[in-house]
Amino acid sequence: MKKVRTRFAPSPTGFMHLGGLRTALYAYLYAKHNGGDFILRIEDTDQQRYVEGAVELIYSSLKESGLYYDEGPDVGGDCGPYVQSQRKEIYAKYAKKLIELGGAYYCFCSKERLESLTDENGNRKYDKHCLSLPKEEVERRLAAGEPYVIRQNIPTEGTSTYEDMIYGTITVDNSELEDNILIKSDGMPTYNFANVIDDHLMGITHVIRGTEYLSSTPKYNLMYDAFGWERPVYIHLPTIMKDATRKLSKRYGDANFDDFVKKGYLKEAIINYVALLGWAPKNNVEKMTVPEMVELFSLDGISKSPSIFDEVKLRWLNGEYIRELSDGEFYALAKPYLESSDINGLFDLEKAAKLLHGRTEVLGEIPEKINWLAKLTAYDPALFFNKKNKTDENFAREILPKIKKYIEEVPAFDNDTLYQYIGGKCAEEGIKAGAAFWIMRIAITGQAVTPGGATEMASLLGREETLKRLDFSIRMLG
RNA sequence: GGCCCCUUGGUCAAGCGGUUAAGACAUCGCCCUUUCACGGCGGUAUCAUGGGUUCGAAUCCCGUAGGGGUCACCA
Repeated sequence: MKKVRTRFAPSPTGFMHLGGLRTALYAYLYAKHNGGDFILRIEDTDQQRYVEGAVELIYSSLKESGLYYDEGPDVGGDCGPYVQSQRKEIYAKYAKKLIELGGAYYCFCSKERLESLTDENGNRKYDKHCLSLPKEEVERRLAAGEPYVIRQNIPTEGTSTYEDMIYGTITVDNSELEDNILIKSDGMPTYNFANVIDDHLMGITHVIRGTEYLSSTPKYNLMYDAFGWERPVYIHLPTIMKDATRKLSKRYGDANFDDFVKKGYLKEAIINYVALLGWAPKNNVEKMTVPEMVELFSLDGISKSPSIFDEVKLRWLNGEYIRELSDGEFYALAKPYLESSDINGLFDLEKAAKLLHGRTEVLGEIPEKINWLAKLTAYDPALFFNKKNKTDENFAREILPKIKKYIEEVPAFDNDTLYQYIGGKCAEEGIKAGAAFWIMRIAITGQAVTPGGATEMASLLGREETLKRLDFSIRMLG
């Protein structure tokens, strides 16, 4: 049995899109599950679309996601170069060979002539005009340095069929296929040609890519056949959607790996969530590491229909990963966000992180979760009302001076001491502890929802600030 | 428009001719609780549609509708 080799072949046109990341993931998982190799190839034959820095971003995104490739531009390998722009001569050589085999031909048609072929629907199909050029004329025009392209010669009749591992048998009429350009006038190959040559030369056994290639694959097979090469196994993947009718794409907002990292999603959570879009493991477990996915991956868990990207579920999964962290790990990750919040310089950030740990789903939301804590301003006294603890504004007015006294007296200001001390005092005086804590929490925060209980908030604020806020609330209630 | 493909709750999805049609997110309710969250328990909600085939169809076939992809010197 031949060793499985898969590849991820992105164009360096910008950020790492989540759709691309998933394609890379599945290619990686398939290879590794079968003990094979995963290869990275950069498809940069369109210099117009090339974006500076995009290649480095591809390297880093892949590695940060845990997708380590066995061969690639920056890691080497026996089938290089792994960058298409460096393989120009190779394509030229095979293009010439394909012409000799009758699978391709030179074309000198002008842009104007091509445009004149457009039909009423705005579609156009090349009419094989240059296929019938006499050999001598071709030679002469080539020698004269006339610009040319090389086109694939596709039969006008019959059908082409292949088996896709996900979609089953795909059959297309050859008449639906166009004589696409294989080599552009600048000498660079198009995807249509380069992917076939490279996949063969690099020994790719399983081609894993998006469904946009489902119906053009027969064209590639025609080339494999013409060269006498073995066709690879095809695995086409459904699209990831933004909603029922729109594809998840740059046009519709941040669908890039980097954007989500910046928003405060953990890399593990992103890759985990993306894996679940279009694939379900046999055991139905949802939270998985990449090595666990390698173990569980199988093609029959891949669905045929597009799936909608749901950030709400990503949030949940991210929360799961965050809760799994130790307080120390969480603090390290949360620190930059805490430092950019309004409490920076006012309170102990590590203490704040501890409170936030179990209540944070996305790191980027940390500032908005605690900014209000920086300063206590007038709030609605109705917040003192709590049905269960039977508290209200009047009760607050009555009990707040007592709480203030406890705060002044308490021997230490850590959460445990505060909790024990105030709880004990309440018991002595016959006050329900829950009620006292509710009042105290509102009085020192002015918020209905806080990232911790009364004593937790107090210990974060410190004695001095707690007393100041208690005074503020007492004054406010009059 | 031609061609190719797809269609199970709001979303991700199990299912592979006989199931009370899993599970997860979301949502709702209850419990726990010094708030919120976490956690626990429970509820609502799905086979696009019309015909077949079959003793029996979410599962197989055909049509219809809806959706996606593709028709470049982009990949």
